[in-house]
Amino acid sequence: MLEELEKNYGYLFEDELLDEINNVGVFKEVPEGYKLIEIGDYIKSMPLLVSGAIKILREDEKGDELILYFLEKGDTCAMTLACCMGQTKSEIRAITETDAKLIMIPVEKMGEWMSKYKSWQNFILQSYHTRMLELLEAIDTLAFLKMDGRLLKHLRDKAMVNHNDLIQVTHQEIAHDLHTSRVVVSRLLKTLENDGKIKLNRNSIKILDL
DNA sequence: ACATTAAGTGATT
DNA sequence: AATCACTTAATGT
Repeated sequence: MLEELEKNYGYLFEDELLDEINNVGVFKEVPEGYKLIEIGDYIKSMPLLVSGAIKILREDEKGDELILYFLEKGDTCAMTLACCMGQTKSEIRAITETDAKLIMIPVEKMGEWMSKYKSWQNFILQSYHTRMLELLEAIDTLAFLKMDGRLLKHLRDKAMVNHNDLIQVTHQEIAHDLHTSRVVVSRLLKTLENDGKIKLNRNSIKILDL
């Protein structure tokens, strides 16, 4: 675990902190599609993402889902931060988008490290900030972009977190993530294909020009 | 060969 | 942009 730590966080944290994380953290490897956090959960440890990607979803009363944003390596979940300190329930659901490696840090260490390590404090504040920006972006996307724009952004994001411009997904799944119907997704994808921006296949989409 | 699932399409609201 | 109803195409058994 130490190697993984140093590779991904070595430049961020001082050696003593890396040591502590190594001692107290629990390494966890999870497959794609694994539900890390469910809405209403109390969070008992905060995850540091080492590799892979996680998608963060919001859900309404009727159980309809909507993607907020993706997390990548080096990120941590802002919701977790708030939950750990305030002992409140999670407002979001987190599902691994790809296979992922995580280091779980017990909640108690959060506050302790905040005052003890400057780099940790910076990391947490920095995380909060970038998460905030992502949220704003998500709001912009919802408020100002039509479905075609949202779809395009989603494809881009998805290609990015997977480090692959061949996205393995069905129209149905995209529709679910964006909270729309499959027919709409199919139609919009079709027009994108006609514009030469993507190539459609069964169960996958190839990004050509974004 | 048949059933199942994914994707395409016209019409309607 | 959503929904319906239907078609076509790909894939699994």
